[in-house]
Amino acid sequence: MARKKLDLTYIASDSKRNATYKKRRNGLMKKINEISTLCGIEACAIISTPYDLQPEVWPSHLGVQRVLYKFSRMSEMEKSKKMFNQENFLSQSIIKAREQLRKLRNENRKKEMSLLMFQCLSSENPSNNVNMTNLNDFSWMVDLTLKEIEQNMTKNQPKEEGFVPTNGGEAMNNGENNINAPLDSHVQGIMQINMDAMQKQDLAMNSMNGGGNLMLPTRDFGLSNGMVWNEHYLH
Amino acid sequence: MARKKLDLTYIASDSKRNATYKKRRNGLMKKINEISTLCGIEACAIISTPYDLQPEVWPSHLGVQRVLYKFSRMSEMEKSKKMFNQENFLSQSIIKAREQLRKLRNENRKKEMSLLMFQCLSSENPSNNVNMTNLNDFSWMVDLTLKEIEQNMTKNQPKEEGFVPTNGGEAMNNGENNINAPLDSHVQGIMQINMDAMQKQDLAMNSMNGGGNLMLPTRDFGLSNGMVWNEHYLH
DNA sequence: CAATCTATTATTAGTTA
DNA sequence: ATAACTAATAATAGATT
Repeated sequence: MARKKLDLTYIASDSKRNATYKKRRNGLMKKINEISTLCGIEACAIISTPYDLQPEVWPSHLGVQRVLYKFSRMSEMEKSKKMFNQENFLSQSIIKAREQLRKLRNENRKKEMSLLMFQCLSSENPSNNVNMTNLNDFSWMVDLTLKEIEQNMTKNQPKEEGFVPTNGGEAMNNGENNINAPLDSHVQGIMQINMDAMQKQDLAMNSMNGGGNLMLPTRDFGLSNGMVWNEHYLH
Repeated sequence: MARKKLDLTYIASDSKRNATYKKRRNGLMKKINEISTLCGIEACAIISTPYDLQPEVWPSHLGVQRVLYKFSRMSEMEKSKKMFNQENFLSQSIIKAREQLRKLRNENRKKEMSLLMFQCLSSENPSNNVNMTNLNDFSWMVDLTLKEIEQNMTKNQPKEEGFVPTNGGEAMNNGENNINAPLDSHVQGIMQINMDAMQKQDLAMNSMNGGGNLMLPTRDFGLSNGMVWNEHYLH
């Protein structure tokens, strides 16, 4: 956006492309922070370079996972909708697979979270917690777990919506299967907590360095490292 | 970025916040497109408003899933690395949980993919494939599966990497725990069937309109008609 | 509320150190 | 290659329609 009028094509030169990448990545991350604060929403970005399997994520790794959790719920929802509309076209085995998938995913998520908690708690050296960049992520996990426990204790008769699972309804009883339900208090609580926490943090950080372009310590994805799976990139 | 010097705080007014949100979202999406083209990388963004469970994603839903796939692999890798470094600090139960997690996640991914394939193939009405926005995404899945199948056929002695599980090696023996392990025959079967059909479709579609970046009829995430799911945003 | 239209700030390509 | 600088383009807040 300077000097020349920017031709929007792939930059052939390695060094130039790399420089542009870093500059623009910074700009992008800043923009994401800005839209989050200004509009009170959660946003994340993931950039994957061909030089490394590991994409660069923003905000923290866990911040992305938090947004991703919602994304995965969206996938579920759209799958359900589609599934419902096309019921006639789908074989029984697909329906079964879907239920299984949902069940597994649910278990998965729980296991991931408790594992992550374990890892964080069991690491003596703070530098091992490179991904724990944001304490809010941690509190989010804790909150979520607490809410789940609460929910579990107070909910005796979850109302049923949607289709009836064929595996005896086990998946339905935990309340995760009900996709079209209004925001349950569980999720609502999480969101509210996050918003408050994020705004606080934002405030704190803004006052720390004038609201500028602050960068967390992050690995550099430049030319120097990576090259794992796509070594023909540009060579 | 105009008139006033931009105070980076939450915009209280509903209408102003909404306007800002849309403008900046457009800017963000443009930036993401630009960095992708200029630097030859894949990038995605997810924005989730508190008003709806469903976040807004960019580029297509599946484009995000593709980037996410790498992200999930990153999680695997970092967890493994961390686990290895901290072995002394970790209890046996955590190690077991990790293995279980990996197993479930692996199954999960396979099921998700074949389910997605099924859904795509079984929908008669193209408008039901709202998420199939980009055929490139589709072919990516196909490529990925093909590679896995090839790998499975040529690899007879998968080398073992990482640590040895402590639960008697059961998880390792079924091949689920080894990230590089071949797919099991069950899933292979499903996938192979789907692949054939998909390749046919791919071919047909490519010949239909020049093999370029062809778009299926799709929901537009842009300003003019998007917002399908969050029309009550800010109201 | 949605589009247009500026004036102004923000971003950044190219350059230099 | 990393950082700072700067001129030039790009994004956009606020106003208008």
